[in-house]
Amino acid sequence: MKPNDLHKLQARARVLKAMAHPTRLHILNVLAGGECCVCELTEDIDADLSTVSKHLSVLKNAGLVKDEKRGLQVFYTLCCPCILDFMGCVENVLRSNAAQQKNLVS
Amino acid sequence: MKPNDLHKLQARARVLKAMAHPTRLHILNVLAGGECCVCELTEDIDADLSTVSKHLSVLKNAGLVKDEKRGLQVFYTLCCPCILDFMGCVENVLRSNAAQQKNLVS
DNA sequence: TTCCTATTTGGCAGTATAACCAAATAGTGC
DNA sequence: GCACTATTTGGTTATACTGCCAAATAGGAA
Repeated sequence: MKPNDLHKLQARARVLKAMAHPTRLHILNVLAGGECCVCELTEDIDADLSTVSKHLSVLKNAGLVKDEKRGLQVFYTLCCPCILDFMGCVENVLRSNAAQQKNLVS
Repeated sequence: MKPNDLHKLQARARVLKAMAHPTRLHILNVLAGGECCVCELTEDIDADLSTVSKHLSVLKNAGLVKDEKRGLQVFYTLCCPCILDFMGCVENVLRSNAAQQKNLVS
């Protein structure tokens, strides 16, 4: 593997890693419906405010979301909505896993 | 967030997490070109054999690859090649990150 | 059986993540 | 300035991941 390739792979892995958490995937889903403030996001996530805030900063550092402060609130927006298109393929993987399981059982 | 949703998100996050490593992304890239045995994969990855093997088992547990033993060798195959289509979007994210950086500097 | 090759597994040390709580910061209005 | 709300940051603990080495397993050949 060339060093140049390694850099590229590391960068990609960082983005994927940022997405690889249930809470963060949920946040991305919600943001797909339009910008949202932290307080709204916190409402339906069963976790401490500070935890949600940290998840948001992970997404932000990966460049997946942008934030904008307006008054007291901070609003987050999805940068590249295409990232959620990928979930269709992830579901394929999960479906074939489920089918596999079924075969093993029967 | 409903418990049902949580399950779905956890399952998706597991798949993403399995992809979220430079070495594993490299393996997936190579496998996109067709099945490959462990020894071939190990050649251009600068890591211990056992490390490569463990990465492969992570991918396998996530349902991203299948393995098949033939003689002494084990051949791995990509289950859902569509997972690599996603990289185009990841590159979008990275490109916009780079642009952002440039703006900050200038 | 014994040896050799290909791969996996177990164990360990170092590093990174995740969640919570408490404290800090930043607007807003009085 | 002070009080109040929204959010972030720091610190701590528990858990998970990564990479290496050494040992185990499995197939093939002598």
